[in-house]
Amino acid sequence: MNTKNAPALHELAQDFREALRHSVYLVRRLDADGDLSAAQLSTLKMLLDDGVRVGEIARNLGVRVPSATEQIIKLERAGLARREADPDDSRAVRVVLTAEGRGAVESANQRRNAVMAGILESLTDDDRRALAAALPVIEKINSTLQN
Amino acid sequence: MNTKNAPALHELAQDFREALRHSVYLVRRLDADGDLSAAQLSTLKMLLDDGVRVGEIARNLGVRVPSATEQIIKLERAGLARREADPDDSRAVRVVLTAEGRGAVESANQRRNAVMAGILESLTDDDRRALAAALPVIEKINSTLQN
DNA sequence: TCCTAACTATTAGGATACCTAAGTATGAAC
DNA sequence: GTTCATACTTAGGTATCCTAATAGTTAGGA
Repeated sequence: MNTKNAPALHELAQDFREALRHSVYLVRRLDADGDLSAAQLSTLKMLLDDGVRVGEIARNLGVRVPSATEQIIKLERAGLARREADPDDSRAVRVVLTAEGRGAVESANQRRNAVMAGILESLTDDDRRALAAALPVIEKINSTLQN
Repeated sequence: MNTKNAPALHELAQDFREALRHSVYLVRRLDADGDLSAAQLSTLKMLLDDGVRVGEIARNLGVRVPSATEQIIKLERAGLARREADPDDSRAVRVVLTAEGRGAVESANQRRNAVMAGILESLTDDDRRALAAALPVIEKINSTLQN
């Protein structure tokens, strides 16, 4: 892999920023599709680990607690999630998926993945390899921001 | 580079989608900083080529024309852009940057790049190479969506 | 020529998702 | 047991996007 010099930091930063900015359109395309908004799907996905606190959800999504509450209330009204008392701490609320919510995550994921797969179809094998190699790096970057 | 098999399309699609979804937080971090919102900076950047039509801006940003108009009006009120009659077509409007607008793009870019560089600082050389190799692929993907 | 259809942009009205600030209830520390 | 911190909700406001309706301009065919 060490066949090229590592790129200069400030250039890489600028190019990566551009790429992310341009990807806004791609993300919109993926989310335009379904019956579940991007924010709601993200929130639902947090619940795949059962019994998550509101504050935890907010922190993982990178939003403030009231925004998380708002989404959860919507999901609850849609019958996709349920709020339960935390047995250990009466201040806290544990949010769980309903069966319907689990199905909604599943199908929304599949639909979006299909759209993305259609978009990536035209990539060459080299392109795919290059993209796949970068994804763990991007996840590494993102994971450093989680606090 | 051909040392691994190319990843399966549907897995790559899913992983890339995850990576983009997780990057929302990173993008928010970059944009939280400045005095110029993400939407406004994106719109301003479109104007670096002088005399761009409203419809062209909208198309390039991947939004509808009224949304572009809205941003342009804000930028105009802030003294960063100016709308001018198109000499060739009286229906059309050409939007141009003011000197102040040009400065604003410059400084907003620099600030965001500095934040991003700080975040990327901890990457290894291999990480940087992998990321840099994927950026043209991502741009290729994005460019296929521009219509 | 003139009429119609297509195009360009704006205005109006509404939805979503985020924010801060303030309020309620519970827990923990002394 | 008072006080401070924590967990969540409620209230109010802002930014960005959308669709539908409107006004003005251009272009093409009868």
